[in-house]
Amino acid sequence: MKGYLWTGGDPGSHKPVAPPEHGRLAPWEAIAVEAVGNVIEFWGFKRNQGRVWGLLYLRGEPLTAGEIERELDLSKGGVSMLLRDLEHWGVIQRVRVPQDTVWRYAAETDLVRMVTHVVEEREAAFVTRIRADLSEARRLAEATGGLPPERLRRLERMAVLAEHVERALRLFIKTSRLDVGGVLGAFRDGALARSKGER
Amino acid sequence: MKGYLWTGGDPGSHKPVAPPEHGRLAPWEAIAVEAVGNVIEFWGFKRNQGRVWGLLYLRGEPLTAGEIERELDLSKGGVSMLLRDLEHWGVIQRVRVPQDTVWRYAAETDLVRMVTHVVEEREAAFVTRIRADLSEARRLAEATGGLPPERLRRLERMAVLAEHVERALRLFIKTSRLDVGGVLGAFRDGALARSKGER
DNA sequence: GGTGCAGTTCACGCGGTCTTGAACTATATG
DNA sequence: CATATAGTTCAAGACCGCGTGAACTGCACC
Repeated sequence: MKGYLWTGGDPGSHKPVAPPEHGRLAPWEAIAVEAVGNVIEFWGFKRNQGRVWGLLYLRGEPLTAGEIERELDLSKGGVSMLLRDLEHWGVIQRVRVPQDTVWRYAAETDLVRMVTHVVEEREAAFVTRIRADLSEARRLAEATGGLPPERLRRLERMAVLAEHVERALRLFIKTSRLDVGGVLGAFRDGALARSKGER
Repeated sequence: MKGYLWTGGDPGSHKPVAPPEHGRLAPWEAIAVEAVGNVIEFWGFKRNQGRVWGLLYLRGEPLTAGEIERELDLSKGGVSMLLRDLEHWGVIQRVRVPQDTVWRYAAETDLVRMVTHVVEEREAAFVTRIRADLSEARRLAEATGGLPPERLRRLERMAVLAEHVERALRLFIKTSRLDVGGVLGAFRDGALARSKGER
């Protein structure tokens, strides 16, 4: 997460900002792919994870690692790792086309799963940890004698605060999943399912 | 935002992980301060911004830049910049104690404001931009002749997706502000108000 | 077995961010 | 005015994550 804040703003610019030279991507594809990359980076992932997913999603039919490599101008190794991550999160699928020997990758329709999933991960790995830390601090503080009671109260408030932020976060995850999930549900049918079976 | 994800996990560890040598911070303070630092970093800010805010909040009474510098073991320049940021976001307040010449800084109670505020910023600076990009892509795509209609449909879905994530985000901001804000409302009264006036 | 290609792993280097520390400004004090 | 202390700014450097590219594995086909 970078300088998205107020710092050094120049909000009016937004040039179409020609995306870096893409292999043979159509301009509109390039823009869209880049947009996904930005969103994804914004959410705390690697931008290239987003770009790969975006490409796969736009194309509909499964691509090989080599194709991705060419289209997005990435290195072999890089693509391999990115695909591993995405597959691990369940946002792409590795498919073997019948008479063919290479692996192909297809986008799962719910990018949302990616976001929610990892937001959940982060939460699990983190919020609980924070809680532990705060209660530890509280334990220590209580053990220490002669502290002004207001200071303890401040600590407690802090813990309460943390819990409420956590609650809000959970809520967010839940709503975003339902909301967006519902919309996608209406979509997931056509081209993707077909393209998987064809060829 | 870093490696909070699954990668290289070792979820069971969580050693109390002695926070870096603090000036004269009580251990429990150190832990709490560090916790806030982590949360804040997690949300995409600088960890030290969180630590400073945490310290000020815990102490209740306004501190000078020098004290912060010592307690958190930061550089003069760094503290200056951190304080500027925090003040700019309205999460701390610069106060001048009557017979004294130096500035002191006190934590505003709503850390939430920090989060929501910047989440809003990010949204403004970003989501709108993404939307613009996607519709631009769509324009280009439509201008291009002879595209399979499903590919266009995918692009449209993408835009819809973006919009729904956006909606969920907005909702999140709103709820989190109400939720946590309400809780804080119940608190903002005692010690802080008092400590501001005293001395 | 050998050749070639798909795929994985990993040490290194680039690029970006954060912090430092020194130079500088501002403001009070003798 | 000289001196000291609070506060700001900024270039230089530390630091860290990411992607690269080369070495390696695995597998198919000859």
